[in-house]
Amino acid sequence: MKKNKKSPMIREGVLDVLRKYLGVEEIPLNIPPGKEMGDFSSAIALSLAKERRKPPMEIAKEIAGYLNENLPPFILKVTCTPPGYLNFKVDWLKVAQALIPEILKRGDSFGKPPSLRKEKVFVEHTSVNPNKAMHIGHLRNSVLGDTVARILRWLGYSVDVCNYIDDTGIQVVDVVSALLYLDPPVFEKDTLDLNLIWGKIPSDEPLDYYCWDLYARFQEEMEKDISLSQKRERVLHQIEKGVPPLSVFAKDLATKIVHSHLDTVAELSIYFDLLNWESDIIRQGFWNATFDLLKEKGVIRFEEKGPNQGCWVVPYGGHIETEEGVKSLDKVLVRSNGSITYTGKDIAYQLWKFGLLERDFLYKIWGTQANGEILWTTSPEGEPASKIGRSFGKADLVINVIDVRQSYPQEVVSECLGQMGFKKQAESSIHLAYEVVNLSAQAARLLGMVETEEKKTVAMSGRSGTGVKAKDFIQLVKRRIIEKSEQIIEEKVAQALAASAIRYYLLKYSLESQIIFDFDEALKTTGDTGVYLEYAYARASSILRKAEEKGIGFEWDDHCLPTHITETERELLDSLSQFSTIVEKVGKTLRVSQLAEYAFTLATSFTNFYEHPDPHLKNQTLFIHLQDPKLRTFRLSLVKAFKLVMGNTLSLLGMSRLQKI
RNA sequence: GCGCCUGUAGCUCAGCUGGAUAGAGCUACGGACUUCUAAUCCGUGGGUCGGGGGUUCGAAUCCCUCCAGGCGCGCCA
Repeated sequence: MKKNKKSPMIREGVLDVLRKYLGVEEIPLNIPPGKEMGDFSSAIALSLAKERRKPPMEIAKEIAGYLNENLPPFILKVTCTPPGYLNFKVDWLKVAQALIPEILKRGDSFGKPPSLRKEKVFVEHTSVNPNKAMHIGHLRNSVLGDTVARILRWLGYSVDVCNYIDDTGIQVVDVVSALLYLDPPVFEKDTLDLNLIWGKIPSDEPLDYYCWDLYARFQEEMEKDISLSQKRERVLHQIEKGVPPLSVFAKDLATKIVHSHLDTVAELSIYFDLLNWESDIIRQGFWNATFDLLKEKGVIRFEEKGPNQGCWVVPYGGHIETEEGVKSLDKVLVRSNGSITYTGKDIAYQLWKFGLLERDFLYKIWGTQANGEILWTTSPEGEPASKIGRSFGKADLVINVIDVRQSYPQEVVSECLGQMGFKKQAESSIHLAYEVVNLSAQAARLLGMVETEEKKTVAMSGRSGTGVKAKDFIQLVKRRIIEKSEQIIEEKVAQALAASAIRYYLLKYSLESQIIFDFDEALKTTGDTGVYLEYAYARASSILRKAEEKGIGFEWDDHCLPTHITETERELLDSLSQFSTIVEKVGKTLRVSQLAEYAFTLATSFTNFYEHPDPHLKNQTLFIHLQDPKLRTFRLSLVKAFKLVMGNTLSLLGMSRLQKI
């Protein structure tokens, strides 16, 4: 029998044998009601009973008979129970014998696929309008995108992470207009020194915070004073056409705010490869090329009459009658005034991501990030990709992390690609849609919002300035962590714990679950939280540190295997053995909450093992105090194995590996 | 009106492709720190899985229907 070189995967081995024997692809596994029955089970015989026209028990016995003759790796025996379940008893000693040394040997790369993949993945996330501070809803996007990117990199894909900067949209125009026209000195002629305008910004308040209020205030002022929206219109045109000094001013403002956004997400260890500026999409002629292509392929048509008269549209669903009158389901790409809609630009941009446009951005270095990696940005003053020795786009798979409200336009983008003949790329356009973060009634009240009826939740809105700012939240969590700590902890540790707590909080919900942000819930430091994960890791580190201090060496060899594996040891081994399968699965489904869940399960199984290494004994003797050197070596090795796998899991979730808390 | 999503313990949520007795955390109550981290662990309490029908040997999971909530369906952004 050839020794299994890959990391021990108990269930996979069984599935392999079963699949071959039965010729069935999908074989679900379950957990039997009692541990004495087996470690896991399958109801496959019950499912097969009908088509094979045999009683399930008979089939089960047959399968069990075969399996017991041809035992899959790590399986001790296979039994069946009525009405036809197959129960698998795992040989945990064998698992320990194979798994522990494997983990210890491979360390950081345990469970990682051995070879790189050819496919290139383009992940876009964050993409916050550069006109105000980020709020916690934006953070959900960043954390999801960052975690997906980490997982895909781990799995061997080449991943480019990009942050799209919408610098020409109305939102930036609003803030620019507010700065120009709200409080004196007011911008009148093109000759006005813009330094006077910059001078209005208080030095003691961060720019993104100042703009947060200013933006909201501008919305109010516009309602009162109609002339403001006319002024805004003029600003918009100047910026769109790239007329200085306003276009330069707007770009400066956006650039400064982008810096604060990047600082904000860096607090959660989120970094990018490229900043993509919308202004560059237009400037480099992406749209013109796309427009020609769309016309050539007959994907869009010019409307001579009807509600969309004078527009270029994607015929998508014809017209419908609603209570509000006749509506067109067609998507407008070019307005009757000749301007391009978001979706239009998105199509051009999506084509570029796949390398389907004959055009490219110009690039230059933005700076070096805290993780040591260079961040690139598109720029009119940049150089072509060939000159910088790095290429972007040309992806095989594109993942756009955008909240669920954008599902319809995202669908249009992918549909257009398909209709243009890019079927494969249309299928490889993934909209990673997640539900929004809303404020609980309690949170809204704490933020001083006037109670509008008895609403259960309140949506965050930049427009009205309601929301919890990301940086405030991070500070709040940090302070809470310091408060809750029994001993004095370092600033750095508190920061790392806060980041882990927040990432975990935003990650553990399934994508289609709205997060109802509640301060009590979000500031928890006990139970199912990021802090728990870090604590388990730090605890394992401490044990190993202590062992080293006391000069207790432990070198793994097969002789230190105990005669039997305790219940908590078994649970831990089981969790450890599932690591790579989980990561692989999440890489496919992109349901990152399942990795978060795994992290918690793994941490729990370790904590249980730590508290009761031998649950049947009345008094637990812990690790370094064990008299039996063999058992001591075995358990310390298990602690080390946990530390390594937990460390890998934390890294994938973008969390620090704290050696000490 | 049409489409998508959600409804599971007092609260916040898991539950993958249908499988045996539906799980966590928080909260409440009761325990465990002179020993490598008690931000931990153990125990107790708590659920007609929104309602109803159907498919199936078997349904929280699939289908239909109703109810409740969220979102989308702009030449807005």
